[in-house]
Amino acid sequence: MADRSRRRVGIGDVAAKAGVSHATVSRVMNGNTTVNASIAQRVQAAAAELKYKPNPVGRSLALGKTETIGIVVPDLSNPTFQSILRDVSIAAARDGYRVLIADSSEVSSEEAILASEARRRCDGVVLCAPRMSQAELEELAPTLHPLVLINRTTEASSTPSLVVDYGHGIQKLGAHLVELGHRKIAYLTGPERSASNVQRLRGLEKFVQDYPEVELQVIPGGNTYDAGNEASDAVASCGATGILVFNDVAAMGLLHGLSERGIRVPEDLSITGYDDMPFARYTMPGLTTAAVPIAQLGSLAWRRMREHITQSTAESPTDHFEPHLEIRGSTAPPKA
Amino acid sequence: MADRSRRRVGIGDVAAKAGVSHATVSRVMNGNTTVNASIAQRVQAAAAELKYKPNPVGRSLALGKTETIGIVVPDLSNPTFQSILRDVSIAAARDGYRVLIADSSEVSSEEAILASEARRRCDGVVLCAPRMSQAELEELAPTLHPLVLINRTTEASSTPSLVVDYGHGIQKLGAHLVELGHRKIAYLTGPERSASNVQRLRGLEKFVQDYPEVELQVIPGGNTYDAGNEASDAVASCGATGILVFNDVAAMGLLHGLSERGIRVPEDLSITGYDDMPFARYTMPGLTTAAVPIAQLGSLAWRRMREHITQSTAESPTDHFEPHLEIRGSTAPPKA
DNA sequence: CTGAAAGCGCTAACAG
DNA sequence: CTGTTAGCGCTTTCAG
Repeated sequence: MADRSRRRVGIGDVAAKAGVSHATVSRVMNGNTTVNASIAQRVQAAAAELKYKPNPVGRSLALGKTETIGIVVPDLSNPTFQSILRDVSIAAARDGYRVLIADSSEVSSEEAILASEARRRCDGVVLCAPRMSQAELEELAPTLHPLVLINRTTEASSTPSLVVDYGHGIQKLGAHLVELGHRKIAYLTGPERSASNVQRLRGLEKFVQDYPEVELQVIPGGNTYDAGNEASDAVASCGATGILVFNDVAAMGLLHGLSERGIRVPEDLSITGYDDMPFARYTMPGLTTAAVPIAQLGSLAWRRMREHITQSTAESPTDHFEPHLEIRGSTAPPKA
Repeated sequence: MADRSRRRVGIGDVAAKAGVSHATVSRVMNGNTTVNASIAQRVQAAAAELKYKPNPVGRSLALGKTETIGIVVPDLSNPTFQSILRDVSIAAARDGYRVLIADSSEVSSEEAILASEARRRCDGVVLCAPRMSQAELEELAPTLHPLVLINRTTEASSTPSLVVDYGHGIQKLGAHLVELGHRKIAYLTGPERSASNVQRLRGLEKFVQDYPEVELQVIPGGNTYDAGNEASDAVASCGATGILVFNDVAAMGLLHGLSERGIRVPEDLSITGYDDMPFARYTMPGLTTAAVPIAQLGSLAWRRMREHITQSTAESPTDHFEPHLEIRGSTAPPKA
């Protein structure tokens, strides 16, 4: 029943056609040079004619490797993870590896399951900013090897980690405001329990130590446009001249809200964002922000993964990524 | 050498521990009810104790299926494809399937290779807006079965397709401007050779037939913020009162450029975008645009794929997706 | 240098 | 109901 074209050609078919054994075909397909040139050619010809390609599943079973890595992210609609996924994917592709994705939809209890599942069908897994507790992570990590962690670290030093230094980035933004002459500064927070919000707060503690002349206040906010927008009144009345906002999206909401209230940026108030999203440069005014070098992050994640796949003796450093300032129109000296 | 913990537990280990054969363990793991309850329990216990999970590669080889689908996209940094990827991925995950990604980096000659490669390790592939010629597509499609096409169709009707009706969307935007009272309208084009630009132009042909009173002109543009921005002068001096822009990003660039020239939107000029990107609602003013129902697209793509994986007799309809108007502040009646 | 045979880990007929 | 056996498609010793 039309199964003719459906049956896929296997190594046996080309072996038969070339009049050699399975083994020889296998050797030729793998570039084993110990095969007699004329035989090799005959095999190549047969393979080409039958359009034979080795079945990856059979290969994987025999070799014990799949040339595939898994990547589990908390939310594929988050631009940061999209970007990491993309960069890991193209870096891996350059080495002939494919990427299997798993989205935990921000439910932390799914992470371990997805990661383990992924690990069984892949040669390694990249765990992106897992939400699980440190204890769970410590327990899970060894079972996932080779594993590359992004934005988390483990005690057991066998796992390479790539972490973005969010705290340092916000210190730089604060310092930028100070240099412009600001002394009264406010931080509009992100989600309270968010790890990256906590890192920013830690960075700010350091910041006020470095600049004792600064008066810093903290205003509750969020990570959404609406959260920024709704904080407009609180921000407008807080007395600060420079506002560090959790991220670009919230900063845009704030920008919008301030503009509706007739407060001019940067003349009346300086605003900074965080992340340098694609549209941060296109707000009016353009948003001063801290850019995370995500492209490097993805390709380095793959590099670390490859090191651990190929040589299990590989080093397991923690790589730090330093956000850098992107100064645009939303910051200026305070009104005299 | 430390291989102790590395050796993964196989079906044999649990068979030994439970004092039964491989086959019985397999039956239990697959929920085969013909197994004696007490034996089944013994096996479950042994499996649990050893933390045994069936090896997916072995399973795949035996069953001839991988519970994985491939998706090949032209560019993973394009928000549209990110969104499709995400939605396909979560829909597939609900049925226990995983997604393997391949990014052709917009080089059309890679598409066939990546798709074929993906098809060999997966149970099916979703080909997203392939850039290859129609002839190539017609030749490739049958070899990829089960295949789901997005934004392309094939003659051979065995391939399910999902296409977004870009032409119809721009007709709706045009009609909206006409209803507001605009008669002189301009279309700021996208990339000249882009298929979706061509579809918009076709839609506009129909549009001017439907509204003979409209004077439509076409201005060369692009799909980037800068392209929109650079078209500001051409747009300002073209005499039209309503501008249909290729997409939201270019529309934002145009918005910015017009604002710098003191041209007010929508008082002096009405502007529409296309795509309804996340930030389209947050420009000042909010951008009237056409929204493509992408979430439905991704999950329907998976549904079609599943139908073809499970029953090869499945229907292969072409599903059409109709963009809908998202009316915001950037459009208004023209100046009297 | 090549072929025969064993096995990767699992499922599924087929007997018992 | 359970165990034995034969593969799935490939790689890789091991003889020859």
